[in-house]
Amino acid sequence: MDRRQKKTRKAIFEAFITLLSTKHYNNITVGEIIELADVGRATFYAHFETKDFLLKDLCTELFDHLFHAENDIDENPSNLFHCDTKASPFLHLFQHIQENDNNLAKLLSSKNNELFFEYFKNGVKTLVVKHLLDFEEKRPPILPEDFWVHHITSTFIETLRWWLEHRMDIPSTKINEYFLLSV
Amino acid sequence: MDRRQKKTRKAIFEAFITLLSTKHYNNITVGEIIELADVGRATFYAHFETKDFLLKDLCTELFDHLFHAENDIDENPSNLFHCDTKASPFLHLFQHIQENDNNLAKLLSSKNNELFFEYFKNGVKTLVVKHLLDFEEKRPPILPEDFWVHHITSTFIETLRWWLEHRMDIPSTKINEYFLLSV
DNA sequence: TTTACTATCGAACACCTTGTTCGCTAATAT
DNA sequence: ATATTAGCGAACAAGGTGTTCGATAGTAAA
Repeated sequence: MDRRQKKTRKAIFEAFITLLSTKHYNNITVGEIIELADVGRATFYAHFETKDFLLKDLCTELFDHLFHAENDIDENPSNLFHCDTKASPFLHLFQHIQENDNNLAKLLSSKNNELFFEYFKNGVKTLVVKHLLDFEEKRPPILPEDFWVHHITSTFIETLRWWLEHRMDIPSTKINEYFLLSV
Repeated sequence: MDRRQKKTRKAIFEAFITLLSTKHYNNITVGEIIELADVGRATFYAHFETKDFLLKDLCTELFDHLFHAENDIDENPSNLFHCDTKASPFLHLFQHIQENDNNLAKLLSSKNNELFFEYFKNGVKTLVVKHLLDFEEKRPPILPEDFWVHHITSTFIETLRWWLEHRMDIPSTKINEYFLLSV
């Protein structure tokens, strides 16, 4: 990829993230983005069809990175995280977010958090399905499997939301414990 | 209130609800609303400052009605619902929604459901706080109270969301059971 | 270094949406 | 019957969107 393209793309993403952390998505204009990113209007539209596509591309970049890291760990059985506890991938997610990789914590705490939680949820659900057996002992027999998956996924998401609302001021190990106790 | 005002207000709400059930909120224009409601542009703005205020007013109307009905029941100890089971107010909510009062089920199932869930959540949370003791026996002692409230509230919301996604094709008594088992 | 390519610039453009204004008409309350 | 008030509809300025185009300058490959 052309060095110019990479620079432009990065500048736009960064400007967008900066704006997202202070303003609501709906009130951000393309004009503001290109001014902060310092790129021409035509250049913006050469990279992204619309503001919505910019958001989508940003989410893809953020979450693909996050969940691919997760999968790499899973596929390597010698990894510490994998062997320590059954539910470790969730702890791992909490840790990643706390480290604020790619401004994830910032974005998930912003006024626009719903935008990102929506995308985030899909990745979490996949993870839940993969580790479903770890929760089997807790499952009331009446509950249908897809209800159960939905419940675990949203319990994780909502635990994370609570944690972020409280500025992550308890350790990731503890919030992971809360999560496991809640399910 | 002037009969003309009531008519206009109703026409706008109805047009808005119709549009909301097929299009995304962001893509609905004031032009479309007034065309469908068959009122003048100036009239629209005489009633609502902006489209956002229209949404807010609609939510207030919908949920105030719903949760006031809930409170009336609670304050009347001779009421069936109140006496049958401890967690009955939640069953009552499921029932109200299933009956599609005020198009609630329609709106909560639409592409715009996040908009309404946001408002809805506040009412549910109040209800949870009021009936917190009913869940006390299930609460792991480690969990802080506000975490616990948040957990019960979101479990209800997510149970409802699952139910709506499945077109409410199981009885309200059963979904209420699922909810109580999940917490 | 030279050459061919292509990303960016920036200004101009048509189009759409928003929210306001104003004079006129018609419904309403008392 | 009369004063009041809501609605109409056309026109308007302001501001955002997405496109176009010729000129400029950075880049990759020979």
